[in-house]
Amino acid sequence: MKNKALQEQRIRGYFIEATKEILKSEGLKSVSVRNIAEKAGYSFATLYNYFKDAKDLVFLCVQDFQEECNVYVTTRTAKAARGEKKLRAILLAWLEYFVQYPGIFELFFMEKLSDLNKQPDTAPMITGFLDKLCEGEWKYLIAHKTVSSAVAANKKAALLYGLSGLLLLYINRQTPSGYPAFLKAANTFIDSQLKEITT
Amino acid sequence: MKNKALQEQRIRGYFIEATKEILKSEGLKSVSVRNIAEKAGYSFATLYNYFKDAKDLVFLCVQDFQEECNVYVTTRTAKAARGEKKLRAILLAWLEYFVQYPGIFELFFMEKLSDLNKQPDTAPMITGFLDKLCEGEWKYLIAHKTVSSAVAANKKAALLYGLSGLLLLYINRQTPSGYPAFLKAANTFIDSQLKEITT
DNA sequence: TTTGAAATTTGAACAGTGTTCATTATTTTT
DNA sequence: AAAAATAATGAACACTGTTCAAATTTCAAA
Repeated sequence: MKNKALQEQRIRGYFIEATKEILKSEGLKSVSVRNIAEKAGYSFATLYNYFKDAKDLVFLCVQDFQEECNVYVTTRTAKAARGEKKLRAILLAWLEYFVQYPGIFELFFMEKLSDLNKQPDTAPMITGFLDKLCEGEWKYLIAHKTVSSAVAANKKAALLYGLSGLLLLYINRQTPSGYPAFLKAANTFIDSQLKEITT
Repeated sequence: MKNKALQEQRIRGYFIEATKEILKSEGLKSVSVRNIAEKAGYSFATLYNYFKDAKDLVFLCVQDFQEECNVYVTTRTAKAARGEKKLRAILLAWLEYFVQYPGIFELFFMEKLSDLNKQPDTAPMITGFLDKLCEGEWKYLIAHKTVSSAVAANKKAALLYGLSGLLLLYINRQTPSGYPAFLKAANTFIDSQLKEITT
């Protein structure tokens, strides 16, 4: 009887959906066992029948948000010219997504991982996500001899560090202050990292 | 009668010292009103006679930790040759300090600021701190015409973003995994940012 | 359909948080 | 020494997470 498994998966889905809603609207601070359960339509105690704890649940949202971000970025960069132009567009769209949903940035980069975390190793999934989004363009640039793969590796890392840090400071420390200043800083940083690539 | 003010300042100091101890050893997660008060030798309720709340208290530690970090960096970079060499040493020592005290990194970069925060604007104090540490060397490099002040401004920002992001990923997401890999990543990033400066 | 066992859902209970405030204790002034 | 001002405190309340025995529901067998 697979009905059992199906129903169980559905209920898990209700909890995950509730958690995602809270994360996107109120942010991580409002994620509580009782909060999630109420939105899911169950008692808080029921959550423990399906998940180890709320932290477990929260990290199960990462995949869904990455897919959402992937769609966000892909649709917004579809018409950009391949190569450097599109790479820049992807980076900016990635930033935009987290500025729009700071709670998701919190989850991805700030929430402490539980000691023995999920089966799909969450940390590499998160840190590798930007690379995955940019993968195609880097391959394109390397194939067209615009950059060597060694230089590309360095630039990938520099962009990940720099843009994560920029988001961290903007979201948590209001630096730069105001979205226009943030965008300017982002563009300046990306310019400086990609300047040797400009054909 | 200024005895009153002196004694009051002393008691505030006990609370601040207790908070600093907890932050350095157990980290932000262990900072609680009752925890701090016990270490300070007072009841938890007394804390509210001297501070708005524990968050207030926690951000009052920032200045002290910055001074400590300043000493840490200064002593470790005293004998470096002025200019690019010393700049690199400062950046690495700054990273080292936060790797050694991840709880302080948490406080500086991850803890949410209370809505109406301190009189000394905490956010700019934190985001401007690395620049302050490097100020002398950038001035030196600019004076010796190694870089223009415009380029220097860009590089300062890029280093702040990149190194903050690197720390964030290393401390929270084990990426890179292991201190040697972290150091390698840090050096590679710094190299790429300073490469045009090398004389 | 009724019964009974297995599975699921649940709220009570406990130990932790932060915060307020009336009561107690101390210090200072008279 | 008595009175007034000041400071310290614990009880109380509303939240957290978590466990577990009890209540409820499900469902196959009679």
